[in-house]
Amino acid sequence: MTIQHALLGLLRTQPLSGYDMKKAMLRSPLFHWSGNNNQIYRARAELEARGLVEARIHPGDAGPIKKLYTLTEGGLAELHRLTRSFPDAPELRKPFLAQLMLGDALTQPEMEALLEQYRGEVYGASLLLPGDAFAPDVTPYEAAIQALVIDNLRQCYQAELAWIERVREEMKNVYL
Amino acid sequence: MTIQHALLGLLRTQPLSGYDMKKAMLRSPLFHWSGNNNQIYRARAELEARGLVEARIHPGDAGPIKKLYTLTEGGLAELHRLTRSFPDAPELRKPFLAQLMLGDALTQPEMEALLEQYRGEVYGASLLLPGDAFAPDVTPYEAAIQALVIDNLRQCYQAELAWIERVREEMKNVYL
DNA sequence: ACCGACATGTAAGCTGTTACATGATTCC
DNA sequence: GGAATCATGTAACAGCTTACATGTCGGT
Repeated sequence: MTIQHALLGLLRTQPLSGYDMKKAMLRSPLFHWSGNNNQIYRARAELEARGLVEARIHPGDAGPIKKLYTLTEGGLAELHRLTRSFPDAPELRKPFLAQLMLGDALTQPEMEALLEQYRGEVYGASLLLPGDAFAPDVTPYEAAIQALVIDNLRQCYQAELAWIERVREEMKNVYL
Repeated sequence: MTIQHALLGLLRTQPLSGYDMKKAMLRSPLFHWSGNNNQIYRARAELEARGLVEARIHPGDAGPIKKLYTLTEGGLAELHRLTRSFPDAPELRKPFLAQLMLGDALTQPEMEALLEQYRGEVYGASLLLPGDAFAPDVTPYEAAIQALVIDNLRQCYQAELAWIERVREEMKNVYL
């Protein structure tokens, strides 16, 4: 899954401008890319050079000059191929685990404070997930996939919050 | 959590050579860094420049020339500070979710094949986790932390495998 | 008139990866 | 003698981030 793959995927359902792609990257928890201009514009340029996307300029419309990109035949074929390509393993980056594991021993109040801060971080992240029916006019297939994907992420955050409670409980025994 | 933070943490309990650090990075699921030389040697050099670690060369011993690094007073203080610093939110990179969500519609056999491949990837990753008591001579505090951290990761993989089964079930209804 | 959102792009620098280069020791 | 592991380092490149630079449009 490269950023180019992600951009092709975004263009599958509707044409987008570079700015739209940037917003989608920033909003969606599905993408780990920062959504900064440089990266998106370079990836977009390369897709264009490979003939996978095409720009249609809309100068006549009200609003600033805007380039709307659409998939070409080649782009659709490439997306088809990528959709069926070998799936990447999930990558779980949990720096807090390393922080606990590699650090020196915390006192009970210090541990309490850290856990509470972490709970806040995780809870905050969970709130950024889109609610259930976030796209109305989709096929049953797409609706099912969307529900399952959101569910996957929601469960991850739920499990993390439950783990924090478990740490609180377990550490009580350690601190006497 | 930077790579420098991680290296300080690794040196808390025992002195290590650069090669040891590299192996630790490669083995442990706690670190998302690749463990390549360039990165570790640069980070190590900077820690040395900041006076947080010290090298003691062991040329007399049998074996190739080896630099063993230890934490200085400053290094210990920095680790103490980092251990209590604001925890980073977990970062969940699950490219497979994007692959499903952004791709075109899969037939049932295609979906089956992808899920089976993904299950293999996830299961493989789960096998790399260390078993329970992987460090014998530790304090009750350290033992508790280690158990909780491993448990966190194990649960993540377990939940992912359960989710895959759920996708299989749910998609049955979609495919009729 | 100003501010925030929309919109496109570039420059500089930092981080990370792959590959290269060298050499010692241990085991077969 | 050859291969695997231990051990340290460098070079070239790819990827990512922060900041800069420019301009439009709509609302207050």
